[in-house]
Amino acid sequence: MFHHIYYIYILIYNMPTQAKENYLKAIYLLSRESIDVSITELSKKMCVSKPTSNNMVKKMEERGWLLYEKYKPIKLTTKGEKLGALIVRKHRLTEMFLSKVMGFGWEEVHDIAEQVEHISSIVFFDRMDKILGFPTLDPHGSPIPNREGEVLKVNYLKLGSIKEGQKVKLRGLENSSKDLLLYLNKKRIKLGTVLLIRHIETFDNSFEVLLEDNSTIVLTFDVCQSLLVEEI
Amino acid sequence: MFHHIYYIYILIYNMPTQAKENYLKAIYLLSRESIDVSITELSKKMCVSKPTSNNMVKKMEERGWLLYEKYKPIKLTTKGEKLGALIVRKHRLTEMFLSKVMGFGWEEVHDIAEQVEHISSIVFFDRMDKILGFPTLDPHGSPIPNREGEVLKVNYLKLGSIKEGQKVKLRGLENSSKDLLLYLNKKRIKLGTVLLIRHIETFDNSFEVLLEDNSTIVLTFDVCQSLLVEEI
DNA sequence: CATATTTGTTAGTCTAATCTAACTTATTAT
DNA sequence: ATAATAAGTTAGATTAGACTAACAAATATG
Ligand SMILES: [Mn+2]
Ligand SMILES: [Mn+2]
Ligand SMILES: [Mn+2]
Ligand SMILES: [Mn+2]
Repeated sequence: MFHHIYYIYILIYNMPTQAKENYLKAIYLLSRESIDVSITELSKKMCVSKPTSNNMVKKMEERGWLLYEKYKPIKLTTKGEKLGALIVRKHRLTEMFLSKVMGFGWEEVHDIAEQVEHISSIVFFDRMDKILGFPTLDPHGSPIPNREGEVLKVNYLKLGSIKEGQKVKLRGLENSSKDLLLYLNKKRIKLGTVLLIRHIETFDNSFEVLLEDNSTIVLTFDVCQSLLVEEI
Repeated sequence: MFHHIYYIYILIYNMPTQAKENYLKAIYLLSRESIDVSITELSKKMCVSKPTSNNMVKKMEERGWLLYEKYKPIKLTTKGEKLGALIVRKHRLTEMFLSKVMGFGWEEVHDIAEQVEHISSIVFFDRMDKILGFPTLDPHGSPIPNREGEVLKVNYLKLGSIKEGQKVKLRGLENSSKDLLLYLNKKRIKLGTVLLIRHIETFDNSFEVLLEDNSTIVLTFDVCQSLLVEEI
């Protein structure tokens, strides 16, 4: 008699809220940059207290999105991993749409996408995808997971690991902070920019780099570690 | 010493949450179709119980968005009216963007806009506005409030009040329910469609209407009351 | 190894937004 | 004018998501 209501209840119960979507995404992203995801790391990423994320992690385990044992690191289940990837997909598709269709700079898109990623309409993102011609990378060079939540493995090198005399192309960023993006704008560096390592200063590890317009710029080692490049 | 924190606190406190934005919009829309907005009307529009909206209305009064006395109708303040109008602005700009830029049908846009309207980025909507060429009407013919929350007064007639023999153009809809929109799609009627009232059946008040392609259709009086037209 | 530090957990509190049950006030109909 | 009905309110409970204070477990350090 009330089977329908029961199933609708289960459906709604299993839908992540906006907060839980942000946690899922954070855990997903943390787990692909470090082996172990701890409560402390998650708290930092989410800007919440440790009891808050501890509590949230317990609730997410109940929903079958992750495995958790006291004092042990957090592991996403297959279901949780897919959910996380699909939120990242929505985030990065949005960034691409904002950049390519709406004309926003790569330093403007993240904050808007942070909100748009929670829109539940599937057709909305599918339409973005279609209009963009099914892109595989976002405006910062990060891969866009496909509809199944699978990610293309990209294998770029940090500029910091490149030897003197080598020529490389900028392909991605290790961190896409607004500050870094604005700095790169100022230096006229964007995805695809060709960089020739003219000289590496042994004293402070700074890189003297020749651009295609024959201008030379100096980048600190820190900045170099944030730039993902491909040798050409 | 802590003045900054205090001001940030006040700022955040005065930001409407997503729920409160929906209430503001509901009250705003109700107050422009009826003189008095009651708790019961609001509860129905919001699909919540009467104690829920009663309680919410009290909180909104504290924030200075409306005036409320027990057992009396709800009146938006100038501030509340503007806030409400600006949410409607975001909603209708979004609908227009979804329709004109992303290619969605007029029956698809409302549900998506219901979520997008809560995005807080001002530049996001300003960019939509610019890309669309600063439209004044949404895909259903409803006016888009300007950045100050002011609305262009439109003065259309219900098709139901038009006399036999008259020629009119569809300009808007009294209600934009998905069912009505799908029905109009099926009858190939859209905004701008020219309709000639061939005959009004006295028995049931149904309208026999001639379209520009010389086909004739019959519309019930109910449907005619939902169509806002301009005589030509 | 013992202690200090970091990490994680528990317990208890708070606010926003919702509900139901029970009651009161206002309106409508006889 | 009274009774019936509708509208509005109060009280009390619940859930999600956050916090702090206090304590416990694990890890690092001298
Ligand atoms: Mn981003
Ligand atoms: Mn987000
Ligand atoms: Mn709408
Ligand atoms: Mn909404």
